[in-house]
Amino acid sequence: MQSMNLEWYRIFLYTARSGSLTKAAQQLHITQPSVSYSIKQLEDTLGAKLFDRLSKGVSLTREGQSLYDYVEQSFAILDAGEKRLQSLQRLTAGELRIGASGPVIRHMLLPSLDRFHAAYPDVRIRLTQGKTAEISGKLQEGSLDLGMVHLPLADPELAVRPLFSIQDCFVVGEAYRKLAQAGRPVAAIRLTKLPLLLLSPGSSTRRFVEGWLQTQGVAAEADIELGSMDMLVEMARRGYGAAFVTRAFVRRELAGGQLFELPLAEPIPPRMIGVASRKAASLPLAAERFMTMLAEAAISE
Amino acid sequence: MQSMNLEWYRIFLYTARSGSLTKAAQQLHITQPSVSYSIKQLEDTLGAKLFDRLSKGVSLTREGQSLYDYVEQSFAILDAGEKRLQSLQRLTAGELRIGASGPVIRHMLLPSLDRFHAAYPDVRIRLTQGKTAEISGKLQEGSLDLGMVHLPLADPELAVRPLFSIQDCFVVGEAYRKLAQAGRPVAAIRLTKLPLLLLSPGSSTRRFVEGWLQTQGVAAEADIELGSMDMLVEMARRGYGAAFVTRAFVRRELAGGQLFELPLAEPIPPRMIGVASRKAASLPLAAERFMTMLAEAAISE
DNA sequence: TGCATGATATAAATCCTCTCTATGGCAACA
DNA sequence: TGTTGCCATAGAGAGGATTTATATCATGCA
Repeated sequence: MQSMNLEWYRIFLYTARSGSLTKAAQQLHITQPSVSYSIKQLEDTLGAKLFDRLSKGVSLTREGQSLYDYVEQSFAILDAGEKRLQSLQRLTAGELRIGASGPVIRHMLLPSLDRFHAAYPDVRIRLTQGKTAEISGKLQEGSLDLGMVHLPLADPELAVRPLFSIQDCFVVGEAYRKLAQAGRPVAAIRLTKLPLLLLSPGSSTRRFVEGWLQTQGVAAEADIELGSMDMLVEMARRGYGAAFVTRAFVRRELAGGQLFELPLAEPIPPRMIGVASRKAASLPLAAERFMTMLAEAAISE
Repeated sequence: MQSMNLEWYRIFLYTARSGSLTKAAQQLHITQPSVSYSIKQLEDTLGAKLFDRLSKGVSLTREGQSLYDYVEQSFAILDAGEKRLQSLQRLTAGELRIGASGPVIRHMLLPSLDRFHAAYPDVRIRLTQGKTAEISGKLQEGSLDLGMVHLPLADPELAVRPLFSIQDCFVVGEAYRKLAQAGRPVAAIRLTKLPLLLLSPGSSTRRFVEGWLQTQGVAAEADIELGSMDMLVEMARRGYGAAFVTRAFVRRELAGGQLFELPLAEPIPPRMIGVASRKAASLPLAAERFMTMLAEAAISE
């Protein structure tokens, strides 16, 4: 008599509550002798008499009462744990920790995030803004579930799924309108004659444009460096030069005639935005579900 | 997949702690496939993936982590409960609730209680003084484990075990010395010529002496009524009359010549003191043990 | 008393679940 | 590419829990 079977405690609990082996058996959907047997096992294992057998049911001994207080608490906590788990499963609890860069948040994340939040309002959303490098760092250390990053991302610890294709371009304001609407494509070398408005060094967009210019045999030199695309656009509009931005980001301004895209002799290759997560850990259900939503949004685009 | 086996949680706990099925298996003295099987059962039953299987062991998923916090607490409480129970079993915890009347406490309870307390200093002793009627009431309502009472006790709910035999007597002080030492036994009728010092009405000793006097054809009439035997003895010593007391209670005074026992024509029948407990509930271990000690003391007397 | 009732205990057979052994698969590492 | 260290799977087997049937005991009632 030494190996413990925790099921005995459940039977003990039901028996103590109902004060009857027979009733406990009914509630547990087993037979009365089975309950009798289990209680006996438990008593023998613990070396203590837990119930007094009366003519009309059973009642806890003092020792049994002492044990009962603990067992009841213990099971209450276990039940709470299972409830909590079910909540997480049904997405009526939990959190979604996601990171992305500013422009990506506004143009690619928000639409899906709105849908997700509407569908699962009880899931807490933690949104972090940052550059691709920062995002991937937080993914690795496990403080983010998902991150939207610029591809390619060479990190063996992260799994990446491509989602959206984005197209970059150079835009200018009224001041350089003629250049944009001359009808002739602008060669890369001629771009350098213009003041260039670029994102600050360190961003993957900056690295991308520098790389592209280099393949065109041109050394990039930024005249104005800004941290956010919003600001770039604003400066371009005011005629400070040509800003390198995502086309989708300035769609309204292009349509409204406040900005003009420079036609290029050599097209800028499209870039991909993807969603990354840590390979090692499986995704929390909330993140899993959100990724599905993102993928749906990407397809329908 | 629906019936729950709580053993799975234990295995879950060990696995989560060690981060390895293999290590958990070693600690639990079972094989690795057995752990693998149990975890799978638990996951299927809960409908949630609890561990990520890595190349180097396993690690909790977010859901698993959430569950773990609860399971750990739950088991800690259960362990505490088992520890507490073992303490009660070893009498390194618990309490002994006992009741008796004043004289009984001093002369019959204390010697055994001293031994008990020396043997089990961690058992809290709750001692209640009261008349037999009060004691038996508290026994029935369950607020006492044991009660030392005067026999016979006619209560179907209480189990009684006779222990000590006591002998009552009438004692007088110096003032009535001649009566005590005249060599002639004193008849009951002559007792009433003396001032009688009796315990207050309501005590079983008072009932007993009244009953005895009545069998002798004498109407008892107390000249002095006091609540405690100590006081009776004191008054008798000062010559106020004849006090009805337990002989063992005045052994020292009789030996020292401060009190004198009246020889009676008709002997007072001995009374029995017993220990009573509720029939329905079994005794707590502490009470059980103490009763053994009481019985030993009674035999060796 | 004697009988019916309602509770737990016991016995023996059965069934099922868990455990084991053996083996496969997979990733990391040298 | 072989080796090592993990976990998963398959199949067989054992042992314990469950069931059915029955005993036992206390209680209440005629």
